[in-house]
Amino acid sequence: MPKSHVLELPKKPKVPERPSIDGLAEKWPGRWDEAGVYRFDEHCERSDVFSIDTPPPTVSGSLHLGHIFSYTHTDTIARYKRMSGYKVFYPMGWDDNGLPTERRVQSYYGVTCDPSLMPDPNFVPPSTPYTKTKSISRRNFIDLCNQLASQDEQAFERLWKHLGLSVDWSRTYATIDDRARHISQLGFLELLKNGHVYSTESPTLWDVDYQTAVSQAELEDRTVMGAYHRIGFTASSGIRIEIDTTRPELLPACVALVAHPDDDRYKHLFGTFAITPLFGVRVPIHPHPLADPEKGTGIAMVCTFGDLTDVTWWKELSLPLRDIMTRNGQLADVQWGQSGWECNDPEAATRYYKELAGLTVAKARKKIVEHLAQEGSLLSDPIPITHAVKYYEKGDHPLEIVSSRQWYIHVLHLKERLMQLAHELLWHPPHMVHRLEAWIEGLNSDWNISRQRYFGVPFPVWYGVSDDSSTDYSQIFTPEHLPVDPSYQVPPGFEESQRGKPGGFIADPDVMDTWATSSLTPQIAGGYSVEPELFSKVFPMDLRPQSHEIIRTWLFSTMVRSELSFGQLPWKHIAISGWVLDPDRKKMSKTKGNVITPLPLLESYGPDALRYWSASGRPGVDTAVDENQMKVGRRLAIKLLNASKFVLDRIANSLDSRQLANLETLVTAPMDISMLAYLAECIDAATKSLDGFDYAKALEITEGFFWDFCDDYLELVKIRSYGDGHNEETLSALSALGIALSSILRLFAPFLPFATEEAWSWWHDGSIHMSPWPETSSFSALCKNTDPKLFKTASDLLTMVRRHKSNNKVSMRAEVASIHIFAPQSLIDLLPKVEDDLKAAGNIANILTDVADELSVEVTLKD
RNA sequence: GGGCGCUUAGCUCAGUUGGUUAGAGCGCAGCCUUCACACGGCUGAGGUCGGAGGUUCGAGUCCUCUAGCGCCCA
Repeated sequence: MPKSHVLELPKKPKVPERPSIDGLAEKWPGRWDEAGVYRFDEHCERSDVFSIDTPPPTVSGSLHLGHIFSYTHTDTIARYKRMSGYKVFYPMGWDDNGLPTERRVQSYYGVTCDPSLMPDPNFVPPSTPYTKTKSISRRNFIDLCNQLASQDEQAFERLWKHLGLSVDWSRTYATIDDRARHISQLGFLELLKNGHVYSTESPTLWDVDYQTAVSQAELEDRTVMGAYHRIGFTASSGIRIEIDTTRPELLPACVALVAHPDDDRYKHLFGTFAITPLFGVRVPIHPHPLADPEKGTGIAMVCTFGDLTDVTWWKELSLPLRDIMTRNGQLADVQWGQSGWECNDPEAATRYYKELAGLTVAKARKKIVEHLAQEGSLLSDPIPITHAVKYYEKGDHPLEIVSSRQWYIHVLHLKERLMQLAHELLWHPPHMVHRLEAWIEGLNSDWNISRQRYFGVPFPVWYGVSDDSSTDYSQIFTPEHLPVDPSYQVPPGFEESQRGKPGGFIADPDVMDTWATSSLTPQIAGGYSVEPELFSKVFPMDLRPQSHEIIRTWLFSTMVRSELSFGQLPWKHIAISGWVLDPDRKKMSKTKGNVITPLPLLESYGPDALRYWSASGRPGVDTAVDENQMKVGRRLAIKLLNASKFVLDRIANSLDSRQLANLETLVTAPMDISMLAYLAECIDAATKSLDGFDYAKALEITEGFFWDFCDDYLELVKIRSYGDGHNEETLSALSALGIALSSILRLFAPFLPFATEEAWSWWHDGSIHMSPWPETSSFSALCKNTDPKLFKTASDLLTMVRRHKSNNKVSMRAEVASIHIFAPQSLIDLLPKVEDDLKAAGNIANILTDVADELSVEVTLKD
């Protein structure tokens, strides 16, 4: 535990005539900045640090309420830890690297990137988008990405500051900036050096629109319409073999047939051959356990490649490759009869195929079905089915599988270790670990980190060029200085003139998967390799907050990188936030048009109100937008100012600075002590909740106390507090009020940073956010000999009197001639200690008592 | 199909290791313009805890089955 702050002594309160929460959002952020309230001070021990690895938001998307929600959760914890004495390391990053920014630049300016163009040094982006898409060089394109991202980042920063996030803005980073590229490239080179990455030419999931490889983590299954086409093959014995396929257009890429090893229908065919229709290719028939006897006719054609099962069959059965899919999703031109494209009748095959080459998948399918029907090999009308098809999560067309050279990080052999690490992490809430378990269990491929895009971190490598001008991937050159862009820079010992020439070099044309960079946020934020001193203070991070849908991507990939680089977890705690749902509890999405933007809500309710709503969403629980809750939050913030005003006005009138510095010694009345005992309970409970990252419960506890404090305690001691500073009873009340207010403001500070800072400033010079978290030791001694039931009893009695007045439709100030209390002896014994306050609060002249089993009160109003 | 979570007042949610008449806020109704607060306050009426069965002296709280919703993964 770090050493706590010292509580600043209060000064003589100065309270505005009419406190208001309006304007606080404009007033405080600048002052916090100037005073450096949230600045991380690295001159300390590691044990004094609480470091937070916040996943940087994607800035090209629009701001939405989900940002407010989840980042507020983190902020409450950061503020609590700061007040507890920790040096809080809480930087913010922007995830501008990658495809979303590219897409935004393309539509914002009407440009597209053509890496074959030379950079135009005089290029100026248009003020309105080009009506006809303009091709620009990679360098110019990247410049635009950087410019636009930077604009978006400023908008985000304004929103965060408006919301009052206690981020150290001096440490902001972006996943595409020099530092991130440096660390990302260094990370790759270290993996290369240690044998954790490999590059290979292999079948890869490919998005034909974005023209890039896609990794397992970016996949999603979509249920779509398809159709089984029954096609007749001819076995070597001459009999017909019927197969069902949803991808008839891949028939020219058919390289085998497979059936389940135990399938009696096909057992006799294993080891023999079949001839494909139209193209006359002789393909082997193999047994394989992945062939599903229940699916279609039970025998499947293997094509290179229709889906991932094809890839498995191709690898395990050592089948040849017939690659017909181009990277833009059209059927490639092939030479029937040539090596690799052997067939019975090249002329016929060529005739059929000629009409398919250059067509998209959908058109080719239609065309080949026509051919099959004409030729008599289509054995029935297509049978419509719905089935799951793999899509890139951002894509519009089913993924194809093409063969290409890609870099992979070895992860499959890490499964067991990762599972162990998953359980070492402290999850809040704990059940979220299952998401990660399921993902690790289901891992079926190494992590492909190559992306055929532009706005990303380039692979920091060049390859040798052989004498025949082909690329020699076994010859890898690495840079001396980082970051590097190998497309514009040359490897050590080479000159630009040698680029692409035999004996020279050629750059890896790809950029890394964005996850390959964003999986390094602890290293980037903490300054791995560039600020070693800082890194040693903050890594591994104490807390990783994030939402549940990125457990399999962000959380997972960050764990992998930390394990590969440091052999340990990147964080200690993981706190999961739920989603924000629309008021009808539906997931918000742009397509549904139910996205709620935060700015108008921030304007009308104020940041404290939005934070209040956010903080009442429990950890990990999806929460519906609820403007009522925001109104409640706004009311709470106002109430806080008003209650503060009451207490501080009284104190300002009656206490001198010496008394103000020694409030604890002035509390003598049993009622006041009882209230403080109740406060102590709440402080302990709220502290315990926050230690378990349950900000929502801490808020609820604090709020409960505050309402009891206002409704009952304040009313009970109000009259007594009007006395002067020479009266012991008055001093006791004022002191207890002061102690309670100081605690209440600090308990609320993580949730309502604006209202609490405002009220705090009326009687303190320093920021409440640098003041110590309330602890009970200063007044626990006082509370030792009190009956905690005292305050509760007085509250209950006061409620009963109010009820009577309410039922009789008279004012709460209406005079009461007498009340007659029937109660157990134990309760009656307490009465003398609360009698005077009760009389004053209820405007009661006389109190009579009698012993009874059950508590009841007879109230007699004065006529 | 597998996994996880949820199902408690009209609405949004709390209910700790099973223990006395099930809690809060909002909404609603009634009342009160009291010198912190009308961007207010007080008071009150509303649930038997998705359904069925079981364990137990006792279950919203544990077990089994079941229905519905949501998410994740196939």
